[in-house]
Amino acid sequence: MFFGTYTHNLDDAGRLTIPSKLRESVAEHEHSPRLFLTCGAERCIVAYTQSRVSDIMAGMRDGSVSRRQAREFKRIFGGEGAMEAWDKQGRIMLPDTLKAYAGISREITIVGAMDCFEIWDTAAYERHRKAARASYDKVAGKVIQ
Amino acid sequence: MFFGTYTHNLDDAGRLTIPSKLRESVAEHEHSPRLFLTCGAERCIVAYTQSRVSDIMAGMRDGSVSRRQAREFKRIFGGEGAMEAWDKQGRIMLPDTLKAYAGISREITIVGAMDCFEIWDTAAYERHRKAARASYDKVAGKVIQ
DNA sequence: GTTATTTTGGGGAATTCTGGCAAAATTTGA
DNA sequence: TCAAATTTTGCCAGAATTCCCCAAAATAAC
Repeated sequence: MFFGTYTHNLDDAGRLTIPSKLRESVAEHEHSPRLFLTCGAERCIVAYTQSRVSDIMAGMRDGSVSRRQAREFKRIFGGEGAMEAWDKQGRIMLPDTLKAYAGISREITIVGAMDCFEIWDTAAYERHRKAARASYDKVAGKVIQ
Repeated sequence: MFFGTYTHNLDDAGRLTIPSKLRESVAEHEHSPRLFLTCGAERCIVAYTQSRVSDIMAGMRDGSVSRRQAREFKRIFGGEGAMEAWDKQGRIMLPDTLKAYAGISREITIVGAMDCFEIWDTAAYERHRKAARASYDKVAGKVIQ
């Protein structure tokens, strides 16, 4: 599980240090720790563990989407995505396409969201968060009895 | 189950000693005792056990909230949150974002609230309690036959 | 084949985090 | 009421993290 919000900077080569706590969370459950990065729903980059990706692929076969839809999904999910291992200093390269999609330049906010974590441009996340925070209590009321 | 009200102070590194009775309550049911801290409804920090968090996550899949709402919920719940184990002296770190949200500086009031406990700024809790006490009897009349 | 340019790896400083000792305070029991 | 046990807290030192910078290696361009 992934928790917490972290602000980091890209170095001048465009690398991002993954927060050590998130690396630990991945390493806890994965034999050879890797991250799958792809495009997220609200203009951010999502990072999944390998096993989460397997689950997503398996879940697609439950009949909720057509074969055609599944093919299209896999093209974007896989095509825009990248499976990356971090180096000895805990850094990964963010693919340029994903950086452009998420509007990332240098200042990054990393958000733990339970089953995945998200990589945002800091300014974009602050705007988003302000709006999302307003409706949080209402949703929380439904989810937490 | 969590009961009682306790007043503690943060140390200069921002750590809080969890009252020993509450630690016992967690340890009673959890194999490796940890607390999940996140933002509560009335400007306080809530602490849940791991198993309570699992239940909340599972409950989210019952269709009462949309996928979009679920994502936004996980961003705030997880992103503002932290899963912490206490150290040998029974202390945990309170994330800065949560301290700011709850208006916490140094003096803390910890309130056992059955399925969770809450961490308040002492002054804020005293104000809140005074107001909430007034409506207690009315609600209690409905709840307790 | 040589020169630019990009990619990869790592050293080391500043800062933050973590762990533990021991004093103070509180609770418990006699 | 007093002593013993437990809990809380202030303080300090060692460890870890991140980030900036530079060097080596690989790749591309001329």
